[in-house]
Amino acid sequence: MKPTSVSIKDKKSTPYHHGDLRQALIDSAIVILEEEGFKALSLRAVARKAGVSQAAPYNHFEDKNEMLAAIAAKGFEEMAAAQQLALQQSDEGKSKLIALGKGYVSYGLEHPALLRLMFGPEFAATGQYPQLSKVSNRGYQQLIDAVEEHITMEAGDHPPTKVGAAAAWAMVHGLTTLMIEGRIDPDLKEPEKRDAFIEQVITVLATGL
Amino acid sequence: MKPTSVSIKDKKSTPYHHGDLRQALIDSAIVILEEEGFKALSLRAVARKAGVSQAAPYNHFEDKNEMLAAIAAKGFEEMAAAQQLALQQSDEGKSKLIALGKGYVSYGLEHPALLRLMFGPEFAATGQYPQLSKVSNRGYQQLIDAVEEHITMEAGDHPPTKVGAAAAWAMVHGLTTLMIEGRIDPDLKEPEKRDAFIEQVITVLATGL
DNA sequence: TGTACATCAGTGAACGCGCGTTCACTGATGTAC
DNA sequence: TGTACATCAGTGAACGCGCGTTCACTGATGTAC
Repeated sequence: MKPTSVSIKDKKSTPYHHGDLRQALIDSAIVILEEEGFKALSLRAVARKAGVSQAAPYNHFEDKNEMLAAIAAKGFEEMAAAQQLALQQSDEGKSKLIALGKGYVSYGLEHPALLRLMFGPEFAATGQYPQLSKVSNRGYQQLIDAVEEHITMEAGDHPPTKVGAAAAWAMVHGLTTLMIEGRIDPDLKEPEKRDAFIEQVITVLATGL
Repeated sequence: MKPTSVSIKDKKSTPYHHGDLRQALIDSAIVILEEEGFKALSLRAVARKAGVSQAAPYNHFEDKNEMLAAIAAKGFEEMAAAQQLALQQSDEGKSKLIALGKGYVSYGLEHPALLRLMFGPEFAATGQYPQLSKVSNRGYQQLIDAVEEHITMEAGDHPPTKVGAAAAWAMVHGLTTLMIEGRIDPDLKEPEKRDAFIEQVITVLATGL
C-alpha cells in the first residue's frame, strides 16, 4: 500500500485533487448515456455524476463538444475490443465475418445511446477530432480484412473489396440500429436466439460475397 | 378561382385564421430539419418559421412529442412514396429489391435529419403513436414483398423470409445511415456513380438470398 | 338579410428550468534553495 | 529538513439564453332565429 496513493473509493477522504478526473468524467458520461439517454447528457450532469463542480470539466476539456468526442472515442475503442474478443472466442471453422458481426451487434445492443453518439451527426467525418477519426477506423479495418480473407478463400466471381466491405459494414450496422430501435425482431430477447438470428442474417451477406 | 379560398402566398393579407396550420407546421419543421438539423427543431422555432406565435401550435398538437410524431409520420409516407416511384421507374428485368433500395437510400440522403428523427429513440417501437406505427411499416412491407418475390423466382436453398427481410432492411438502412455520416464512400458525390455503387452493394445482398 | 352569440384558432406576456460558459477565488501539490 | 512560492485543479456564484408550457385575452367564423 503506497501511502501516497489516492483512495477513490473512500468517500470520506475525497481529495481536493481527483487523480484522473478526465477518465472519471468519460466513465460517468457513459453511465448517463446508458441509464438516461443522450438527451440527459449535459456537461453539468456529467460533473454531478462524477461528484465534482460544474466548472471542473473545463480543466480537462475545451468545451462540451470535445468531451463528447472523447466519449465517442472511448466507445470506438471498446467496440473494437469487443469485436476482437468475439473473434478470439469464435470457432475456428466459421467465417471471421460472423464473429466480428456478432461482436459489433452485441456491443451496440449493450450501449445503444453511446452507439448513437458515435455515429451521430456531431462528428460526421469532419476530421475535426483527429484522435476520434483514427480510433473510429479500427473496427472498420477489422471488417475489411475479414471480407478480403473471405473473398480470397473462395473461388468464383466476387465484388470488389470496396463494395464487399461497404456491404458488410452496412449490414452489420443497420442490423444493430434496427434491433436497438426494436424494429427488427422484437421477440428475440434471449441472447442465444438472438445470436443465432444474427448469424443467419450475416450468413446471407457472406453467401453473397 | 374561388373567392373564399385563403391566399397563403400573399403576405399582406395574412388571415387571422391560417387555413391549415397543422400541415404548415409540419412542413416548416421538415425545412428546419433539413437546413439546421435536429437540435434546432424546437416548437418555438417551428412556430417562428410558420409565421405564427409560439403558443399557436398547441391548438394542433398536445405537446412537442406529438408534433415530432406527426413529422416522422410524414417522413415515412414520403419515403414509401419515393420507393414506390423508384419501383415504377425501374427496368423490368432487374430485381425489385434494387429499385426499392435505391429509393430508400436516395430519400435518406436527401433528408438525413428527418431520417434520424424517424428512426430515432423518440418513437422506438413504443406503439405510443398508433398512426405513426401504422405508416412506418408500409415501407418495410414493400421490402418484404420484394424479398419474397425474389426468393420464389430462384431455385435452390434460401433463408427464411424473416431472415431475408431483416437482411435486406438492415443492408439498405445501414448503407443509408453510413453514407449520411460520410463513413462510406466519401468520394461518391455524383448521383450516377452513387447509384451504381448502391446497386453493387444491394446486388451482394440479392446474391446471398 | 340582420343580429346575437357560441366556438374556434389565434396572440403576447409570463413562468420556471437547465443549460454552457466565465470568473475570481482557493486549497493542494511540486520545486528551488 | 524547512520554507517561499509558482502552478495546478478544484469551487461556487453568476451571466445570458432558449426552451416547453400555461394563461387570460381577442379577433374571426359559423349558426340559430
